[in-house]
Amino acid sequence: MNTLEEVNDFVHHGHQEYLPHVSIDPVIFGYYQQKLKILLLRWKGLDGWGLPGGFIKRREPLSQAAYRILHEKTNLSDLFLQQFHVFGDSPYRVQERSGREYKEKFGLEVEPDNWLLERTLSIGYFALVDYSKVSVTTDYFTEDYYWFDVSDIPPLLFDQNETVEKALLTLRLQIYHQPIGYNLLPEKFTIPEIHTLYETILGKELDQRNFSKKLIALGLIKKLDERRSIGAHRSPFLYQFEKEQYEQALQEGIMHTY
Amino acid sequence: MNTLEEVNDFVHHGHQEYLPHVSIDPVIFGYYQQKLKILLLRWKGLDGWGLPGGFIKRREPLSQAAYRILHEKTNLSDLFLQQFHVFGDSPYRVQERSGREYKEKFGLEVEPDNWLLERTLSIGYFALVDYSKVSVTTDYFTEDYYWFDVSDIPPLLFDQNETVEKALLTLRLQIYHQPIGYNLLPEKFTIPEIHTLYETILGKELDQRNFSKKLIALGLIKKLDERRSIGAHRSPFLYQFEKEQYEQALQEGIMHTY
DNA sequence: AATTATTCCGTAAATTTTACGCATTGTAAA
DNA sequence: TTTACAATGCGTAAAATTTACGGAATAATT
Repeated sequence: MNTLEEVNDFVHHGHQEYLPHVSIDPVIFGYYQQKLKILLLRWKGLDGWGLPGGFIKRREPLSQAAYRILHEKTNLSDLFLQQFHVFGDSPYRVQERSGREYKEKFGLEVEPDNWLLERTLSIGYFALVDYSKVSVTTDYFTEDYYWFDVSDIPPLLFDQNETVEKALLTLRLQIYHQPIGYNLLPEKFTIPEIHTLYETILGKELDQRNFSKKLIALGLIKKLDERRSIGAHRSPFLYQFEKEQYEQALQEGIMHTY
Repeated sequence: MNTLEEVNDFVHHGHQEYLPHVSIDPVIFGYYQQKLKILLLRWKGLDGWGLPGGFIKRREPLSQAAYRILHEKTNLSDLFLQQFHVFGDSPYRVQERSGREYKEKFGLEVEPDNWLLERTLSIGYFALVDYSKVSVTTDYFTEDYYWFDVSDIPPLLFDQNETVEKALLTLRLQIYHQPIGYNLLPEKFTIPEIHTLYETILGKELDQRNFSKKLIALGLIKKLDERRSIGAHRSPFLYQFEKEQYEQALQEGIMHTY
């Protein structure tokens, strides 16, 4: 959706292709320089940051819609994606951003009963992606994008701050029962790297010795015969996820602390 | 909705009052005679059992809609209610039950583009209720109701068997992190009662001595000075939930096994 | 060659979970 | 009335897991 013509078609006829009243709003987590980041888009004219959301096509399975939207924005196909909550306790959140803005910012005439101005429930997804592999695609509505540190999220459009908070909470709870990291780290990683990742996500210190002991005992990672040459000091060994064990743990869950 | 006139109005004008494309489908758990039960309704004419679902009013917060629907069906106001998943991977599930049936069973003419025949996402909720306090309200669409044992659920309409399975799975996972029982048991209960409840939900045996030790150690229940006179044998003491501790555990979660 | 920062192996203490033994109590059967 | 039985309820010991931490080894820097 890059030309004004396409946008105009979307605004006035989008409800024929997409299901109205429901949007998908993904919180995309990436990990970079030992910080947990979230991808946000700046909406043109709205003077605000928001999640890279989208709509469900009328004959498209829900989970497929979520993957499509993620793929459109990040050009990634290998990612962890999970639904976590439906937000719909503020029925008026979209109307408030009235049709006036469409006219002022885009010069578009929008009827008061336009589908985009109606009440919309928001299905929250969270995604874990390899930061280095993401190439963000922007469109007509999108002015800019930026990876924000989770500890430094700006005020977001509508009630999306709540969405981000709940996504983070869900991620932190989930890390106790499911392995996390496959989609946040490069294929080969060092113990200090995955250790810092977990500390970052959980926001607390974890004893490195016990942590690696645990991961190896669970059979989730295996040591390789290579080392990573970091700038100074001793080269740490590289590790890799045991794909099978990892998948199994994703399915069955694990019961433990780190 | 008890008269044909009301039903006719709902079918033809319901989309003015309710949000189309989204339904709320609650899985209502009750506990009776040491069995975990689910409340299902038999839909008139459709020859099938289904969840007691409903729609969201256009200006009604989502969570309020869920409470309203539960209240309408069970006449309960004190219950545990939680959203757990949105189902929408079978886009055609409603269309299949075409408008023909409305005509055959109810004598209603339904246009092919009627809102009730369009694709509908289903927001799954699960509720825990005190079986003995429920009085089921049926309406024009509802022929019968029955509390089914969870181990004996019949084939349900649409893909609601998946909904029930996921609800049960969620309940079983959740019981490890949150106290459960306040809404499933009477106010005062015995150790054997709550013990059997947990065994029933988890579907496995739990050492009674360690189980009660745990609950008391967590400060979740307190012993009363009364006993319950069961038919035979020694009268067991009654216990009660510590409301404050219980609420706190609901908020913060507990990390343990039983 | 000495210094320093970091990796990484191992062990001991503390805590938690699990497994049961058995006295107690109240009803039912003999 | 006595005996038998079934279920409650308390306590303790063994097993397993988690937590804490000492210190050797390594590799770049000075």
